[in-house]
Amino acid sequence: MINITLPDGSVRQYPKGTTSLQIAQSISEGLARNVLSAKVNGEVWDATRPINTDATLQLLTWNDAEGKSTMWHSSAHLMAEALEALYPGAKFAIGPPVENGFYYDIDFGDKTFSLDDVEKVEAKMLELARNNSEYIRKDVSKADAVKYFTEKGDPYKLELIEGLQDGQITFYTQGNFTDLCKGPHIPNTGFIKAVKLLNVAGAYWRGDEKNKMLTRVYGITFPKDKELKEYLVLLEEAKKRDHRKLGKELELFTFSEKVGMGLPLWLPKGAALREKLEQFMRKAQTKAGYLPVVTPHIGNKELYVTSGHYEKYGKDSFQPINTPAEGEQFFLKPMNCPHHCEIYKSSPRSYKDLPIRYAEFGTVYRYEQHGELHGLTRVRGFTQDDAHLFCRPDQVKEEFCKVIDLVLYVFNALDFKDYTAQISLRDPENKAKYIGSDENWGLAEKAIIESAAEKGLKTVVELGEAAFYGPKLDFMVKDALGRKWQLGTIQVDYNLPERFQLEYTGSDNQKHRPVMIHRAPFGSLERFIAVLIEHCGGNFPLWLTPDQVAVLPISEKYNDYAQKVLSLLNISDIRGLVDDRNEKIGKKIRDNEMKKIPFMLIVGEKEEAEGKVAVRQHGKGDIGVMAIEEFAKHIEAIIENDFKQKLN
RNA sequence: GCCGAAGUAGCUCAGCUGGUAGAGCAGCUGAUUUGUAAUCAGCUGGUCGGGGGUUCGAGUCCCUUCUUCGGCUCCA
Repeated sequence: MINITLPDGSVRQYPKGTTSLQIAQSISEGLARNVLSAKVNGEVWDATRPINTDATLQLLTWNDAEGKSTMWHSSAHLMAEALEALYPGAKFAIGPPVENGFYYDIDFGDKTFSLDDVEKVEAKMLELARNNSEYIRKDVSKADAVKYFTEKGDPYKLELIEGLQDGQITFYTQGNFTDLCKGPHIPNTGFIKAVKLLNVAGAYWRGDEKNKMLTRVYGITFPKDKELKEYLVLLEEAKKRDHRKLGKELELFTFSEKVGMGLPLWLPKGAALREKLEQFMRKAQTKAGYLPVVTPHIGNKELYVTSGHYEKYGKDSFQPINTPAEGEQFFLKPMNCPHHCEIYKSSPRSYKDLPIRYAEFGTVYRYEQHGELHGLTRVRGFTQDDAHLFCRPDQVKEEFCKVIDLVLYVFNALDFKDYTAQISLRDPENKAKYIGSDENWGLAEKAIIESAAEKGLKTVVELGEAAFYGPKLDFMVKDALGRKWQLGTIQVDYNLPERFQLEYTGSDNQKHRPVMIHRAPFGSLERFIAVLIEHCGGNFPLWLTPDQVAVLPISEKYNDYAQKVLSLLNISDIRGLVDDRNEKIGKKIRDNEMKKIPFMLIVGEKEEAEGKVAVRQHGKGDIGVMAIEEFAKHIEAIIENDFKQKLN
């Protein structure tokens, strides 16, 4: 007998070789019907795999992330089975579960596979699923594994097997499909009741662009048709929050082929929003001791040779601008730091001056690959809320922690709760990609890890994600469709001060090298606003929104009064517009409601006579009549309260 | 840059197997002077992304190019 410890701490005894599924059955039939896999001693196993030792057991269902993951992994196999049946000769690479569903990378040979083809694959998958085929696990020797896939003619699987150790290779078979796989899988295909193949894309084999491009088919499955429908509705909702769509609808920004791809044009309302964010940041930075500086949009080639950017990105950036007479070369600035280094150098510095914090909303230009451009999140010209802190080595940690505070202040103010703090370190396998000494990298990485720990941030570590001159602490946020974007970033840099020969005179009257911290809480205004739009679905916080109120006269007779109302509100720093179109009030309400303007003030005969406004709140409707001043106070109170709540 | 898809009026979209463009909204003009999510009528507006080709004839078929979308690679 073996002892099985369940999550509630209870211990049950079963014969050796009992499966998780049988244990589930011994608890309840209903539970057994829903078990997808099980966590045995912390490892996710097939529910049908015999347990031979004492173990802790957690049964996994659709309600567990790992249960879903098992289901989706099995779904990838099912899709492969369907594809193999429909496209004989297709070769399979890898097919893992992902956050929302699964994919399989497939080599279709000469055939092209597009989204038009997915319907019949979905149908085939459902047909195969109804067979309730069991997923059967089998240990295979390396030689047998190689033999199987050699006969099948699948070079990708053979390459994968090469990297595996004999004795650790397993196959899974369901129906007519056998795959190299370590599992685990759901008991049988019958759990898969609803299938949707979402998109088809290219993906390089093993993620290397030198390799062949395979066809990646993304899909998702559900145990109930209803859940699929709900998911599709959710996707539709997310698409409505897409910043590219809302940016157009709310007249925030646009692009023009003539100006150039990836170069956003800010419309008045978008520019107003941007300006508010800039003001907010300027205020916060002034309080934190930053000094504003301004630098030009181009810089001499020598500047970037010194900084190392030329060597690293020279060929892959916008090509130089040549002067007509002197033959000098200038680059569009890809970063502000070299310019700021030169500002630091403009005057001798004493240890008493440090830290010096130079801040600039600096617009930079980077040549991004054509296929990578994406709305406002990936552009070729953007403005960073950049700053560079020059400090003594003993000040690094304190300054870094203060910057973390600032980033969190900004995120809180804008209700960005769902972020990941990512410590981006260099790839230890590929140090040639980076500049600077091991010693300096060590110091910088240590400073980041310690500061993040000191601030109690929950962090994930990503190797190979560092900047070429130093490690980073990045704040990652997801967009409406779940794509991750880097917003805020803080970087410790020992290298640029060396390259630029930055110095300060210490209390010992000797020259010392300062340490630089690069930081941008928003990251880029463009990307930040993109994510902000998607987070609030275009319903911006009252303090930020381009138009806070729309004054709607009942008829043209009250246009003058409406103007007067707006002027009075303007005095209290409330911004908005008068909708004096010759339309009925219902139409005006509808239109302004769709423009997501937070407050509508309806004014007619009664209001004019009493000097009041009838207030209608976006999404809520009529909230009553107020005096103009009362309404102004109401708005101010909301804004103040909002900040108080979020920033304590 | 790579794989796949798409590009028709300012916006959202229709246009079957090739027969010389259509709707709603927006805009303009007029009527109406309106009380909480679309007042009515009329009008304007498109070298169907650009270029080339096949054809008597191309929005529709072919080639090429640009841009956009979904991914991959990259991302200071």
